[in-house]
Amino acid sequence: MPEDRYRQFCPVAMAAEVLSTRWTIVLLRELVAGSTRFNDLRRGVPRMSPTLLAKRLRELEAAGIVQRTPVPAEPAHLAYELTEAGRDLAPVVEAIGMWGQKWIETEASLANLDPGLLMWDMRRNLAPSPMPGRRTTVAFRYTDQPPTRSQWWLIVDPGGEVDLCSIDPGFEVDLYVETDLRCMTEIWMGLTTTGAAVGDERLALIGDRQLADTIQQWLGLSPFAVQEKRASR
Amino acid sequence: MPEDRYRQFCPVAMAAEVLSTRWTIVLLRELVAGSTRFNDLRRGVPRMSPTLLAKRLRELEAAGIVQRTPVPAEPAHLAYELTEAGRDLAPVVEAIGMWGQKWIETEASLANLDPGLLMWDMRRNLAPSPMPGRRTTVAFRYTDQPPTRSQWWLIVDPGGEVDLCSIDPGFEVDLYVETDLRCMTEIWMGLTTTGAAVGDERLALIGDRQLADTIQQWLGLSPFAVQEKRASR
DNA sequence: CGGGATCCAGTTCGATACTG
DNA sequence: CAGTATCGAACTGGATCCCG
Repeated sequence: MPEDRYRQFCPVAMAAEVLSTRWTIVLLRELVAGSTRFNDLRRGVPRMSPTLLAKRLRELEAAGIVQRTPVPAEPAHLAYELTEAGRDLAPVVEAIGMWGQKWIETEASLANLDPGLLMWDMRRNLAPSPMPGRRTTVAFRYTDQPPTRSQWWLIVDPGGEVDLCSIDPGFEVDLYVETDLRCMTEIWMGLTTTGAAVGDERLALIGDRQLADTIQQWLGLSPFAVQEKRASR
Repeated sequence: MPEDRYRQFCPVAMAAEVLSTRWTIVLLRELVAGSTRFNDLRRGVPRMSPTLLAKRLRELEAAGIVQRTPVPAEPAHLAYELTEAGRDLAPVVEAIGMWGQKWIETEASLANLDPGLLMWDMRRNLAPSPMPGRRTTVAFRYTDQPPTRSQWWLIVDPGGEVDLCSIDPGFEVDLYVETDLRCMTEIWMGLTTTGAAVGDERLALIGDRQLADTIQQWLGLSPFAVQEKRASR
């Protein structure tokens, strides 16, 4: 730990010593969003090396932001949970995200498309009311992606839990969503809507009519989609 | 410039690429507080090398957060001003500072005392109503500091402008403030008050009675002093 | 004094491989 | 699943110098 890099008593500087190391803010976003397991966190920060992730988690623990607790069901496995101080960082993460949504140029963001990350994010907010008594399966196909990254399944069980698969779970599919990755990402970020995308024939919905017609309701968007963009396109 | 270190379309990650490099948040605090000149910025981030400051300013300019404009009075000199996007970062800096004030342990902050930085911060918010028709001079003496860092003068001219000197300007002093650096810093951060410090004989006020009696009014505090501390002492 | 540029040494990070 | 180990590349800080 660098300890006192800034050596300023100012609260901004003291906080920044913990928060503004590489990856820390992105990791916090994942923790604030609710991930607690090491490998769940990795899915949210796939380009961060596991070494650095482990190191950052230790630093956040030392700073009183994260506590590691044993998982009740599976001993010898750990969960990383935010402390009260950690949960109090939600306004910081939100302020940064809102600024980013408002001022980062669209093209710069869309240069970083990633289907795994998009699906992992969508999994969190997605909530189609499941068919009575059984699960609902929505299959996504990204027409512009290589085979291993093009097909994804989101499975909502009757209890409302959402699972993400990148290999066919074999369940009957209630709705197929076909589009390109950029279009789906634009929808998720609130830059366009499913209706507009269907109208432009960039998005096709095949299957259960009820599900298709209500998609804009049950397909959760990014928490920052509500912030209007100001940056130039 | 590292360009895309995170490669995530998420607005938090895109914003963090600009904001969470070393020194950037602390520098932004100084810009948000109003400093615009290179050497004024240096006084707010004295431990940052001029090389790195120049580099960060170029990066912030490229990110659309800062614009460099010629100083009207002195051509060939530059001012670094926040753009609209830059001013919009004020809530981010404020959220970080509020979190720091609430959760950083007092002793950790007070391990980073710095009289120059404290005086530079105090200069911004200080506003004793000047004596009619002439300037007001307040002299600070830190009894625990080495000679070159122990004496400071704040001079408020009739127009309300505040100047900071570390060498005797030779003006008649209206009020002497004598204390140790830790005590003055605690007052500035809202951890104690001038009244309590005078009562404990940690702070002495010598000179104009009116100025001494109203010090808690005209001595501005840190913008984060309003946030109650929760961290353990 | 304002506004940097250069050079060098020390850290930190990223990529990849590997383990209990 | 939950991490370590390793090594080169990139970043950072400090000192020094420069120029108008």
